[in-house]
Amino acid sequence: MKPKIVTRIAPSPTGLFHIATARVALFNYLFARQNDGKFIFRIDDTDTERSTPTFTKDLIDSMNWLGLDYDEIYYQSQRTAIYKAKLEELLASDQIYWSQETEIKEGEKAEVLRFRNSGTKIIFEDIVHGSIEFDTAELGDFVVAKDLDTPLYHFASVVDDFLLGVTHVIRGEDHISNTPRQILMLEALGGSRPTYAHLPIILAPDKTKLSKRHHGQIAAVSEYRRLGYLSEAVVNFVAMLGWSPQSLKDDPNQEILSLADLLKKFDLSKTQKSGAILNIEKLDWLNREYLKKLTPTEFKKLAQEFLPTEFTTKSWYQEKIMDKLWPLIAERINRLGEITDLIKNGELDFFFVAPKPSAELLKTTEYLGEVEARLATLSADDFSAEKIKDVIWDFATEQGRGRVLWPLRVALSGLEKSPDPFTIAAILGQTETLTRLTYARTI
RNA sequence: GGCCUUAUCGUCUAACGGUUAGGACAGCGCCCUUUCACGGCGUAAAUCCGGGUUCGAUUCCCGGUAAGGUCACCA
Repeated sequence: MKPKIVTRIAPSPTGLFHIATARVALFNYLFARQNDGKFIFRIDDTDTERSTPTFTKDLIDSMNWLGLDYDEIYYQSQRTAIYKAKLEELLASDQIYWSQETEIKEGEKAEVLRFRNSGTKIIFEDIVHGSIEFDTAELGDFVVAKDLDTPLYHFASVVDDFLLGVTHVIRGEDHISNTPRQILMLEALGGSRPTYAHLPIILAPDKTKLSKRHHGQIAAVSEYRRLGYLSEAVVNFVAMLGWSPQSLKDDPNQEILSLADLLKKFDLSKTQKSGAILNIEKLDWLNREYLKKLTPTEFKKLAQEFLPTEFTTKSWYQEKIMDKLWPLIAERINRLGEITDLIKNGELDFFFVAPKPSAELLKTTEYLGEVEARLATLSADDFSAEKIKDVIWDFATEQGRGRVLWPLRVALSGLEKSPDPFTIAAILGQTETLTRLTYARTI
């Protein structure tokens, strides 16, 4: 029987869940699910100095938000007894040894555990890169643990991969040069090598490695969430970084892929070898595509969270009006966070409070009287954008649309840019529309 | 610097020796439209350089160049 496929994502809680980690997690998830395997989530929190509960929570929240469900979760901080046992085992077989350190820097220990490295050549196969060769002699007798209770990352990671039965190690390319020493330790433990797949790294627009330090605003998954990107878009986006679906010629829309689509089309062996620059504009486009798929109800539900309370607590704010605005908003944003900008710029205020348009913006009020008269002929409960357009359109065409429609729109919105006048009038209702027109004629 | 990896439009990428080098995003243009947004149509834009191998190289090999990764008692 073939061993069941086991993959894992093992971030460490020393920072927010990184977008590159999201991609590694996704690839591991897809590969495991495609092969009816197991996907493990392991929190590598052996570094007690830098690991924090806040970051641990962010890791878990982000995984849930992305919808990457895992089969098992482990915390390395709860497994020190296991590492200790393995350390003792290797000590007994003399594969590691206590080493007296001569030069000790601050915070370092005088005695640590080192690996007895015979310095052989290691050749390993990588799904994306092919065969990679290293001379491990240059590694020397590297440190595996500070003491029996505090193993270093490499050691803990290898022990866990071995014990948890990880068959495929899919991770970032920055781990390529860590692989030989991990193979050395794994073989010392008596484990067999997993299959490796090193994904190209994700670069920031300045072509350097995407780091929390320098690219904070686009590095953390929680930040994307905060900016109002949908998790589906983020998943779709990271999937396309380093991988692409096959049949693009037949159907351009093939770039919009849900998790379910990805499960069908994803092919780990088709992963790109070179690093990919993260392109926010493409994410914006994808996000908009997902936003478009939302029903008005779904949109409102998600969008509401981005309404600033300073706005909804205004004395003139009315939820009834706001509900009519959602479709208009949906049409002009790439991400939900832009709602906040829209509101801050006062682009929505005129729906709630009558504007005081200036004479020069209005240009002319000459035709407003006729427009008002025509609108008055409609019944108040049949004041739809279509009906409004019907009674005005011919007149506007006769007089020159710019001379009729522009002042009408300005009279209602007070702005240089806004949605079309028919839509505004319908939302405002007949009474308010007529009031604003009467007022504008006095300017 | 040593070691490792990589190299197709601005960006993400397709092509597994023979294509007018394809698509997507962004850009630009036109149309729709009083404005904005949406939408429709169209357009420009690439094989890092030099040697091989081959009838033929984006594709295979070698060298250069450039970029990135990694060289911890961090993960």
